[in-house]
Amino acid sequence: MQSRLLENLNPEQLAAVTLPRESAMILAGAGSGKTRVLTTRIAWLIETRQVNPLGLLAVTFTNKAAREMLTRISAMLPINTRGMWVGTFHGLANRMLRAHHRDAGLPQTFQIMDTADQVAMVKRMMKANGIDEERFKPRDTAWFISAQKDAGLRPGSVEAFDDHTRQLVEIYAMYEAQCQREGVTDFAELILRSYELLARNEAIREHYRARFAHILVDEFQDTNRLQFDWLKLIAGAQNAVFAVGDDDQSVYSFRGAKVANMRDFEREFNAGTIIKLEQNYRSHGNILEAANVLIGHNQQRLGKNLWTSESQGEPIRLFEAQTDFEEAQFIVEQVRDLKATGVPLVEVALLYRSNAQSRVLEHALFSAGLPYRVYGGLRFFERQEIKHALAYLRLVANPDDDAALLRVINFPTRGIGARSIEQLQDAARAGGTSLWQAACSRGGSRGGSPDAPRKGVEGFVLLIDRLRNECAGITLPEMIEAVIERSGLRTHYETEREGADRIANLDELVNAAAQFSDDPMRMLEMEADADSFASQGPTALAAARQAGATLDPHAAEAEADAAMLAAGFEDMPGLPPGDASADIAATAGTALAPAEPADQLLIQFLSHASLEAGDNQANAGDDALQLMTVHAAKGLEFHTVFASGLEEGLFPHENSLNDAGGVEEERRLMYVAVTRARRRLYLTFAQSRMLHGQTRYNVASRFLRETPVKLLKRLSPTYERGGGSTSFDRPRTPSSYAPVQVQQAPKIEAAGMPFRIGQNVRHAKFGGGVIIDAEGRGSDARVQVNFGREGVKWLALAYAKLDPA
DNA sequence: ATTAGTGGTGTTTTT
DNA sequence: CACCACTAAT
Repeated sequence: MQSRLLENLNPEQLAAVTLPRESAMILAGAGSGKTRVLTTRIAWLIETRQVNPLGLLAVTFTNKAAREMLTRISAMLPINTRGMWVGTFHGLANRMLRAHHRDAGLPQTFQIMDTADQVAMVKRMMKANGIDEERFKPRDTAWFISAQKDAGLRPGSVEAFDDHTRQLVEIYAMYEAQCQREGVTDFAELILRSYELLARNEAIREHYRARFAHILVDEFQDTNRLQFDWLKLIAGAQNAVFAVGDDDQSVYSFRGAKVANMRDFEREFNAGTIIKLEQNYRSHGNILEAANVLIGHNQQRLGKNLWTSESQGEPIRLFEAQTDFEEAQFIVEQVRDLKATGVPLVEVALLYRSNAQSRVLEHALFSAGLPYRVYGGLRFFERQEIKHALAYLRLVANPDDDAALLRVINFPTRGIGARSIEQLQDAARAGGTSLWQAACSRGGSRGGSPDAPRKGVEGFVLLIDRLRNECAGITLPEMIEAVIERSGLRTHYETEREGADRIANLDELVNAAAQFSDDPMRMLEMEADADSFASQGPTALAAARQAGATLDPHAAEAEADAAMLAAGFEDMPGLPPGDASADIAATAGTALAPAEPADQLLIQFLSHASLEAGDNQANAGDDALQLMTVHAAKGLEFHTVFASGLEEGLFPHENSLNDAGGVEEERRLMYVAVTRARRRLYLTFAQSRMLHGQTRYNVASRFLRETPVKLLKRLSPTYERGGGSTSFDRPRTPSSYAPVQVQQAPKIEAAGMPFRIGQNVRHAKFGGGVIIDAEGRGSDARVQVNFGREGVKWLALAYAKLDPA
């Protein structure tokens, strides 16, 4: 069948899209149409009846990518994508664990902690066991635990060769036991549990293997060890894994991603084919060449060179500012010009290495009255008022959730202080129960303890009990409404002076829940999953069909979709053999049934809140400048990109210089930044920058020097400084770029000192450097100079021959 | 129980 | 600088 889907694909893309059913690796460079290939392949497989829509599994890393994929599939095929297993590793693992919670050893209502909850839990464990928080920082310990899980290791399997590690493992074990008691998981746990479930339960494993004939993985270079193994397990020997990735864009090794997985893939998945997509459809020639040269400095590469049929386009604009403030001013000016020439601000991105850098930029933009949007701050579901409301909901769903209980037992305050909580914790530990159970028995028959602490706890227990009763039989938005009112959250924030935003957010939460409830896909997903496995028949399809007809507000459309889904797919992989139409009577409702639908919805909503933290700012539709970290920009593209703060120590970040491969990863990150631009690219840096409350003097990033001069156009400040070259112009001895150590604020010094702090100088032996401090005067005058790789040195001006650079 | 004030500490990137 | 944990005072 010659499909319209295949039109306008280049030969490599076409080859990738139409590969036979076998494992393959697609090395897809930036802007080479990776997502298009992935989605077109899915559409092609379905359209040509090689697979049922339910017979494929597509995995991404971000929710955004998953949504994008679903949207594009919907646009290509006249099917509804509901019920399809397209999502993030975490989302799909969660889905699997919900469907098989008993086999996975989890309560049906298990909750997912975010990173903050996780750290708090570790901290509690350490406190309870008298572990020194100085020697074992809760944050680091939580990090350690996640890293072990990402490597697929339970406490028993971690090799510990020193006392410190042994202690960490011990905490890990306690943490794990506590999670189990409370019925909570963390991000890594989702995947590890899912992996173990598949590994141990043959029936379940075979079920999924029989179902997912085609497995497609996006951003394969970001997979960690556990995800790699998870894929291997679910693929088995039969199924085809279509992996798309770009080793040059691997920027998540700090959280366990292994680029080596791309190499190993070929061997461990018996990949027959490797296809390289090297034609770039995004950027003009100069930008692409800069990117190619830059990434060429990396040794560890699979090898790939992007090309474009586009013209060279504009030169890359380089701007050196004296201060971060000046850098921001420059960007403001340029953005104004761009806006005046008609470039929409949403098409302009302002990128930086670390979040802390956004502050100055925001300030300048705000003063200039330019609209902007910052990505990556505090997100919706991470706001404290939202977390409080969710904690109440979690207690309604599962009162044994200690973390939730601790969060709100005294918020709003109801007279339960540290002392009362301690008593509860003692009682819980003694009885081996949850805090909730301890609280209940305390308020109950045993009246041993004095009244004072009891009263508050009793009131709290009453409140939660009442809430739970009230929540039975009402809709999800109503539940949240009830929680906000009954708990006193609304009243509390009404009396707080800065509470208006908080109230608005709480109302927004009710909104979000309403939207979530109205989304029929959620319900269908869940029911289809439970059903398809429970009856070992093709009832997923029946359920989808049945529920689609009854729940979807656009019933006619849904019917058409269901018919489309059903037509001709009976013999395709994706469903265990059987007759789809025969089993329609097994409806979603009857098959699932163990809990109230509204409860199910609540559980789903809470998962949703954990897995998808939500966008951070409301006004998404406006035409605003886009501010984000380079990490956050991965996968996006813009007409114009500003890559700012290109300084040694910042980008590459000083922390990366110690660990092996650190600089190469930073360079890949720079590569990502550069390849986001379609038409225009600005590279900016500042000689001095306010960071952590101190002024630091930096030299230009090595990545700037790795950019060919012929591609660059230098822009000067409007008020040109008197002559003199700058840190960028220093001779290109590769040894002279190293992180800058800590600096002190400039001492405004003395006449007679021929040098200023922040000035660039040359030394015959040490090369170029920046003056970072000075003291004394006249013949005693000394300056401290940062020579990059050569180190930071104090030099007496009377002896050392320093020239202005 | 809550508040204000102090001091110490860190701070890359995030599903 | 900004966030915390802890202390002292109300």
